[in-house]
Amino acid sequence: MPESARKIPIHELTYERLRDMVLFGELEPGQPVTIQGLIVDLGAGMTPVREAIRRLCSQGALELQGNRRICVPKLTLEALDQLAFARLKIEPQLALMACTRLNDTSMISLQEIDHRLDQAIALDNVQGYLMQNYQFHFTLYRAAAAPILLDMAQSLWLRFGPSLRVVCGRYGRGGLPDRHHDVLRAAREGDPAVLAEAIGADLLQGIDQVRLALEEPNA
Amino acid sequence: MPESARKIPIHELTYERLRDMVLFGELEPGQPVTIQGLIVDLGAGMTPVREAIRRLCSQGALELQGNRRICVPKLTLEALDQLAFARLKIEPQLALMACTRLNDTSMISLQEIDHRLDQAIALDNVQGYLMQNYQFHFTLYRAAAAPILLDMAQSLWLRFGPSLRVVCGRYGRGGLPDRHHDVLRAAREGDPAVLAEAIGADLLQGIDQVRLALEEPNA
DNA sequence: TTTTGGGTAATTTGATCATATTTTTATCTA
DNA sequence: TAGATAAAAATATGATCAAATTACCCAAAA
Repeated sequence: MPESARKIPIHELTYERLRDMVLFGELEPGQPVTIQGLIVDLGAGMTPVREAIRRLCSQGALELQGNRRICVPKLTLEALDQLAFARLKIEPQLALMACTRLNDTSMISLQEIDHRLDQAIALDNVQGYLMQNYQFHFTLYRAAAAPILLDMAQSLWLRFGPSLRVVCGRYGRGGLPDRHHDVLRAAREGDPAVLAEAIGADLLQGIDQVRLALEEPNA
Repeated sequence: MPESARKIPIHELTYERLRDMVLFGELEPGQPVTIQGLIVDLGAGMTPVREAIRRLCSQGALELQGNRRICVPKLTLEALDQLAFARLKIEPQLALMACTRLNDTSMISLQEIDHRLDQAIALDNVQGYLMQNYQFHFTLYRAAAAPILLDMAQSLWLRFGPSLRVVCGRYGRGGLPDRHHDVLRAAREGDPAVLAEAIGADLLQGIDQVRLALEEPNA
């Protein structure tokens, strides 16, 4: 048993498990989340599960329904507008700050992630696409060394995740231009403003896809 | 015993108590926060206290120090820059959205709060000033009916609160122009852009005060 | 007879606490 | 200074209580 893993408390592991379930679309919007259920599913005790849920609620990843019940929030058009506004302010700024700090190691990481992302698209692997897309953005954002803005971006993605999964599953994502290559090019050339612009364009593409889905009557 | 209060769970009350302690400067930056201590101080059980702490940690109001110890984070200059950026993007937008939704009731509330705020300043009541200042901003922001942006603003204030208290206590806040009157005037006239601008100016004033204090050597 | 409505019982789920275990910090001795 | 020991604090479990939902039954109306 590895020395490092032994130190991480269960409530932390439980949080990460549950967060990834929200982030990568294992939980659908509107789906109820029960403490008892998670105790069984994740094999954890009551306290760690409760703490993980509290953290995710305060990040907007889960929602308290007044009746003490918890569910994955459904994205409304109003919520989407707020998310779009905030993401387009915060995430390009993270990219801008990251630009001058990107070293060879992180550039290679980004390219590897982008490669795996293309593979996932080719194989129609929605889960893989979501995971690599997340890694791509946050590997870039982490380079900005701006933990507060990073936290905000994390919370925004948690609110966005479940709906993105539904959209991808419904429409696939063929025929759309790949903005990540623009992002990589700007990163290589080291132009912060262009990089920020490219990230903004990428975000907008995803946001518009979700908006399209939400505006349909058969939601 | 009132019927309504009976339903609020202890972990929620504990969260609100602790949040206000952070928000209104009862806890100093760097001050350690222990679970056992809060159990004694707040007279609550262990589980509610732990849940409240987890929530506040994920909002940036408290900080885990790796050693499983928790403290009120100290604001660094880098953190302040991130906070300044985010606040100046989010909060003027909330004001802008609120502007067209302000009704007579909320306008009266704002004026009453502003009056109490002036009283607190006149009496050199720092705690009262912080509370009324918070109420002023968030009474306005709540009118925007934008819960996601409101959550973000809440988290930003939680990160800002403890340091603002220290600054106010150290320097007082005399001689500075009162931006709230500009805010109220813009709100009365119903001009969203002007209101957003006024809020931005108010924020900047507070941010600059904190920056001044942080740049001093005797921090 | 079938369906609808109301109300009670059973079950599920959440909230809280008391307790045991583990980890970290502080103290003491060599 | 180093290592061992004691104290304090955090982590995690399970039990218990309270609240909410669901299931179910019976009666009344169509």
